[in-house]
Amino acid sequence: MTTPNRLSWKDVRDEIHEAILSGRYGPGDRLPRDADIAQDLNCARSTVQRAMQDLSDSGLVERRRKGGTRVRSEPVTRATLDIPITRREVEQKGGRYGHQLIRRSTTEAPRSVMATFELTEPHPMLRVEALHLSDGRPYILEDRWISLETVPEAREVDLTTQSANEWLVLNRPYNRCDLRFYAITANSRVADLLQIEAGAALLVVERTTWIDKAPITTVQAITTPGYQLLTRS
Amino acid sequence: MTTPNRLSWKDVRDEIHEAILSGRYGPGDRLPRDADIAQDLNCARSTVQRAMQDLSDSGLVERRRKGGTRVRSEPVTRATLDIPITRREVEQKGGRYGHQLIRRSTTEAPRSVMATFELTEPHPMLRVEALHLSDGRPYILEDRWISLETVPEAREVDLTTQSANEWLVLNRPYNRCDLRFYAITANSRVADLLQIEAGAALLVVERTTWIDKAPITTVQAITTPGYQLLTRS
DNA sequence: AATGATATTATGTAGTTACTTATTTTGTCA
DNA sequence: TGACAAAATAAGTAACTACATAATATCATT
Repeated sequence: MTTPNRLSWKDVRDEIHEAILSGRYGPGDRLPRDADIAQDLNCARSTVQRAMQDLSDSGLVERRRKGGTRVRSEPVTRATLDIPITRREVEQKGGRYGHQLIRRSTTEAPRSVMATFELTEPHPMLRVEALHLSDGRPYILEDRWISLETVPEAREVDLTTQSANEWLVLNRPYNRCDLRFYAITANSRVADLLQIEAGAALLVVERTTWIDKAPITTVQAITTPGYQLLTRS
Repeated sequence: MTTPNRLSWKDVRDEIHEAILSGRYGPGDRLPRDADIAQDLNCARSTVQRAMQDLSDSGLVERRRKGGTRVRSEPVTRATLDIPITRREVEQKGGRYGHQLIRRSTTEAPRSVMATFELTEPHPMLRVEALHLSDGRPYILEDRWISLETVPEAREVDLTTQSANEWLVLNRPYNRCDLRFYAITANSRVADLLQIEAGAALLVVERTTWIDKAPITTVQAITTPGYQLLTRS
């Protein structure tokens, strides 16, 4: 036999997807119960369940116990982004990676940082400004705050040989990560450091990580002109 | 009994996650096989499998048949973004939604659009420029190209009552979606339409969708100053 | 020593059963 | 009629089994 006549969960998923796309089920409509679909397609409920899981993950349907499965009435575009460590990103683009520590200081978290971490108490932090380089040219400027309460050993780390980005990712895995993207205009200091003209539009990737409830780090990565962030193919 | 002493796959996942975080397994290390972990934790292999699936999805480990499971040596930050239809986004922020058709024309796809769609042949397209409004003020400016080969009925749709964004999402589901984010400087035309000063830094969200191999639409959504894109909580 | 067939191994997938849990529906009592 | 308890329902989770598949290792053959 050339084709296995057992249905894979992907077949089932595509079948259901197709049924939704074709309009057989419209936004807000309730789909048959898993068990019925299984019977219709002549497969096990677990297979339907796996398919539905995927459709639910990708935002096409919503499932609730007892409520059943329904097509999302307000569809969303759901996308997954992979953000590698900067060294890797540069190397993957064929560049020679380098980095440069600009400033390093110990202070209390300012209000803005306390706000991103949802902190109410004062919190000791290490602030690190560094430049990532590709082939010797500025690539990303990062302004980072590291919680010295959660990561006390950060005081002792030599951030000239290894970037804080890399050290943290390898040594301080996180539980929760918030990202935000926005555009800023390069002020004279940023323009100076990135060796561009002031006034350029720059994409900023802000990342904040926690382990359980404890803040680890928040970083504002200011990219250079022309930088684009792509979704995972 | 207050606690069920059966392990859920989430327990198993957290257990393994913890083992990796604690350094018991470092980047690149191979984990024991599912069956062994199952025996260790006294649960079924399927439970371990479910846990591993999740860890693999979130980018912490890599799994290969026969090769086993290993901790990713080059960790990535993996994030999921939800991009709702613009009307919904405005309404959810408490604004009153409106939209305005600026221009609508039929032409061949220019080179840049052919490139995003990975097309080699000339392709008839509908170009739609529209403004999304929140409380009557400009919110997002979209410059959209719709494939008339894949979506011929787009010719007939009244895009003044319903935005192309909404019409397409509801009527033309897609299979594949590429997103890219970058920053631009507002030129005088964009500034004019968005009622801002020229030179402002703006976040652009570019989205291209296909059904199977057939192009549906590509849109450049130019946001207003201060716009931020957040990951899904 | 190179090559190619074969066995081994670890994950991937499907089926079945059993039980859990969240939610709605129904029914009873005040 | 309204409030609350009980039943019913549909998805969620777990266990166990069986087989598929991909990658690797082994071994025989030339």
